[in-house]
Amino acid sequence: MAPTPKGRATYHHGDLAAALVQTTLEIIDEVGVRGFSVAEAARRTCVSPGAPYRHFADRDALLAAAALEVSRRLRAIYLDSVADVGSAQERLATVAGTFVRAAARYRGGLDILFAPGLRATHPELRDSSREFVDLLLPSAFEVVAPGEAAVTAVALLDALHALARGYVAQLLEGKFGDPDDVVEEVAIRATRAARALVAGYGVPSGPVGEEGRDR
Amino acid sequence: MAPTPKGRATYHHGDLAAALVQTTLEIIDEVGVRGFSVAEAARRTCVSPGAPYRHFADRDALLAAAALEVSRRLRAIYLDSVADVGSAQERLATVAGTFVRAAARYRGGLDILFAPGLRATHPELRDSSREFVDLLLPSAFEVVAPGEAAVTAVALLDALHALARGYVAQLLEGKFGDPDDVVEEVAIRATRAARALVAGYGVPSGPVGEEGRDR
DNA sequence: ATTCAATGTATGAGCCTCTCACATCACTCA
DNA sequence: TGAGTGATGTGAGAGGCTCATACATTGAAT
Repeated sequence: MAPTPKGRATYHHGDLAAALVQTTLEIIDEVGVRGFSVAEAARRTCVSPGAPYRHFADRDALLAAAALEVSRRLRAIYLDSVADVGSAQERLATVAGTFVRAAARYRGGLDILFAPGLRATHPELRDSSREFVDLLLPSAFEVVAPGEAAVTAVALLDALHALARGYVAQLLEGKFGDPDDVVEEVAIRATRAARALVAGYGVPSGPVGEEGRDR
Repeated sequence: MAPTPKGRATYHHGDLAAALVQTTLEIIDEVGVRGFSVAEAARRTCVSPGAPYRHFADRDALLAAAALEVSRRLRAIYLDSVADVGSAQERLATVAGTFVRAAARYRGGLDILFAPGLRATHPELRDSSREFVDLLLPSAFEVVAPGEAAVTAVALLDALHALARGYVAQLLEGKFGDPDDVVEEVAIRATRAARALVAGYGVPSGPVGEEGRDR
């Protein structure tokens, strides 16, 4: 009964919760969500199999925390990508492409962010998506016809969200070939589709200016 | 010693494979993919825990078979829903709404049909989606600008697919509230978004005729 | 009738999740 | 300064699951 922590200097880890989240993301990148196990995460963090349960109620809670971290990183990427985009139309269209490119980089990360079971049971994941909506809403209002109610702007964002997620899903499951090879092409296609969507929600009579379809 | 099959008349089941697929769908409807286990499926089918492995290589293979069954049922629904839709534009837009409504009915079924891990490893699932593409391609060709290459028609279908899947994901994870309560509304919104998408891909100069946005 | 391939059973190894009693340590407050 | 205390980690283990292997049963073909 000499619980000498091996592979570590101190008995206490310091910040096990954060370390576990990080390790979880690494594991998922390697073997996917299905291959992930709390036991393996504990092993890699040089901690006993029971330790993670001090910080996370169950396997799903750890996965949700990791997903939240992914969401945080995504927002940083998003803010970066739209920094110098002038028109609201193009800003909305750009997000779709950015999202696809981010998906290629974070792969497994998005797998958990969008895992059906997780999102249904962990509301904080949906809340994190809602923050994106807040960031984009002003652009959506600019685009939508002046007479239309606010709901239309929100509906447009939902549609864009749906579109982007759908593309990401298809990309990650390899529908278009090896994800790494086709990211850029898919991103461009997503952007174009988003442009079409945005154009469809804006009034043709308004001072839109951009043609809204090809390239 | 005495392998007397209990709960069954004969030692052999008759059509265990099909029964397992059916049971799998039921279990998933009740407790979701995450709650599903081969052992439970065997139990409900009154068969030993090892029996399923005579018919399916592993857990995922059984899930994939169940997903394929879902895909088959979906196609039936689809064919039904577009039977009396006249214009190609509306046919394409209708599919999106149909898909959303079907999602509400088959819930868990769609969870496996679109489970990231499964689709990545079981190509037959992607093939089954491709059949839908074949069914819709003619309509897509009608809609797309005459000068555009065939790729554009395919791209439009990919975009529609992405859009519909994205809406379904959001619906099933409860983003809009209890799925049962909001199906119809979401279906309408998906249809509208699809209409916008279709309009964006078609030439404004063509003999399209339909306005392509609000209701 | 006999044999064979297919299908089901029994058993078990190995892994995982999650729990519980106990060990250890950082921190607070007298 | 020096207990006391709560948070964090350990070890052991119960219960469940996946999947492999050896054996039993049975319908069909020879």
